[in-house]
Amino acid sequence: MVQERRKVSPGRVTQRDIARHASASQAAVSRVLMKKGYVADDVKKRIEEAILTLGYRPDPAARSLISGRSNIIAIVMANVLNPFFPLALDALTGALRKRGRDILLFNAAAGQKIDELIPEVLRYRVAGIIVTTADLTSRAAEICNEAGVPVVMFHRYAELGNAPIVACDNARGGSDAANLLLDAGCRKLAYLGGNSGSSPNRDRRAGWLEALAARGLAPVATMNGSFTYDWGAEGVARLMHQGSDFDALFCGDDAIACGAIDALRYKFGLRVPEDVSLVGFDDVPQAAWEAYRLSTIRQPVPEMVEATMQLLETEDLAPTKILVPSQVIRRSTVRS
Amino acid sequence: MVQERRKVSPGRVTQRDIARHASASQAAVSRVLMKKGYVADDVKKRIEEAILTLGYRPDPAARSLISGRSNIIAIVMANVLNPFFPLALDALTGALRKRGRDILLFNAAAGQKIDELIPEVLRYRVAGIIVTTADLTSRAAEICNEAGVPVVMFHRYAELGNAPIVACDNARGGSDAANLLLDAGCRKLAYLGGNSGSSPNRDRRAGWLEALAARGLAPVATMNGSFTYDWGAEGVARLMHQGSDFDALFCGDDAIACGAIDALRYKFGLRVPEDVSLVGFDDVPQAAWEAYRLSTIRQPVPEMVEATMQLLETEDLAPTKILVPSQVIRRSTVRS
DNA sequence: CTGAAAGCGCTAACAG
DNA sequence: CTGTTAGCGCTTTCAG
Repeated sequence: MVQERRKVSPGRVTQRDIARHASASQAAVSRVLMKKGYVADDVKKRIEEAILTLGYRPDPAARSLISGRSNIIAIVMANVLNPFFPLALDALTGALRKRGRDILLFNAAAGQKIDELIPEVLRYRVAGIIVTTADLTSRAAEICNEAGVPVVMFHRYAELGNAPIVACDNARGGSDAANLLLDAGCRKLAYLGGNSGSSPNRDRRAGWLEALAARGLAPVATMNGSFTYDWGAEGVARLMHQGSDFDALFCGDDAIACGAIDALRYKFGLRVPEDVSLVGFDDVPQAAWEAYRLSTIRQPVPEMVEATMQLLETEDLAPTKILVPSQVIRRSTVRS
Repeated sequence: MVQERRKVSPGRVTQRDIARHASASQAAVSRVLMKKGYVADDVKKRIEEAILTLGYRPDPAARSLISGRSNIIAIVMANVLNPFFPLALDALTGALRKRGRDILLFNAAAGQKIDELIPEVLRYRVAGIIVTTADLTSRAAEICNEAGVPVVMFHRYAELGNAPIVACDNARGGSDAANLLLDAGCRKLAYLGGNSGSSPNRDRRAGWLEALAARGLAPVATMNGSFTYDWGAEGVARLMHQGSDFDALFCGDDAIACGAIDALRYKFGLRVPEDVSLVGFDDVPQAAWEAYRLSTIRQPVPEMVEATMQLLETEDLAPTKILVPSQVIRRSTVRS
């Protein structure tokens, strides 16, 4: 039997096809698909069978055209090359897929304002947006609000934005890092931070500073750079060249910590942790590598992702800030 | 002035809106947008102005519904956690964005057949698919063919698939690795591979074996595992426990190599490169870290991405195989 | 050159 | 319970 096919979308099975196959109306098909409205049991069964045998797949374009919503969640990011990113992306994509959502990925080019990306994203009538970079302005968040699209800031956030935030409790983590070092007997602590403007850097540093202050101590030095291995190495070099006297380093993240350790060991011949103790942040896979065995503060990625999913589901776009507790991971870079 | 808005898609600027604003027909608007068909210069100008002032953005859903094609390229992957992945993803997303493409990301769950993912992807009438996992069967490739959707296998590929392939010249890289080791005087070489079924593993191993044979040598041992740090460490342990006598290791990728180095050094007290020399593959950022200074074979990611873009543009879906030459990166894990 | 008109595949009223 | 009907925003004939 020759299958009739229309010019556009050849071989595509539509609701009309399955309606014909099941001797029902196309509207009925839509109803069973939507699980909405009434349809007789026998008709329903015929339709469901036809769907299976014909291999029907709903067309997301048509669907979102009429409903004004797609099944897509957009992920907007800019920090692909940081080792924390794959962890987050893997968890995020897994959770999203489990919920049947598809993912549109927007990797903001270096220096590109994410604000410019937002309208682009909105064109797709996405069901939600996950932003993992800081530079979302309140204006952009507002636009999403008006469009009724939930936005959640994941990991990083902008203070100005009124979008809900999910992050690890960086301040608490910073304070944990300080105490870990302090409890080990370190007294001359320095902070080797990442991008100065970013919320994780700010919060980690603040928490660390606070814990130091609580014990009546001031930092030997604090400096910001970027969340990279190279900066970790360079930061240590700067500290050394300016003659800072430190016996412990709290690093903005694990990449920085690895760079710092290597510089300490291979460039300056110092021992870790005997000469200087060191705590990182994130607990990326490399932190567990034998060459480092980095003591660090783990970001609770699964919990953060879970909270994000929750927020995305809720219609209520109230500006909340969910801080998931981090976890101290003791390895071998803090003297004992 | 009260803006009239329809119930669905509130605040959305449509072609009708801009047509009204420019006193033209909606069809004319479409024509200038499509750069297709005639439209008087003055009308055109009015329309273009209206587009700007009203901030019109085409609706991808409507567009792809009618045209049967979206502006989306799907990236299907499964290996997010391998350190090579961020490199590839960053380059891919950058190149795609530069060409104005949007990206739908499908992260195949562990063990999930990518074949099952393909129909899901096709629903979106994507303009192309980039597959970075091996398990695409020829059947799935065929389906894409029928749908007129170009597929390119990036990095990994299945022999059966008839989709064009872009990969680094892994065999040549493997042979380069062998020669690097051989030229340094190593004679007892072993291969510590990744996933046995994967094309990169097969080709790297084959090229390496061939280069050994060309010099009349046989490998001390070859074993496959997975492309992970942990396997690298475990592989070395196995080699040691089974009493293999080797003075050089060619590792399936850099992650394996790092694991191997650490096991060699910290578990077995051996020196790298004095006791055993070692070459990796990929040249991920970690390979350059001071703790490793890994000599490796760099995958030419930018060139691979460029070739992929090219293939995606061409309508011709002939099964080609583009092998981009790799590059030997000499660092400090091969004795001299 | 231009506007009117016909759908793309689907959801959601709306009358039977 | 059901089919018919009206679009969603857009591209593309097709007559003017």
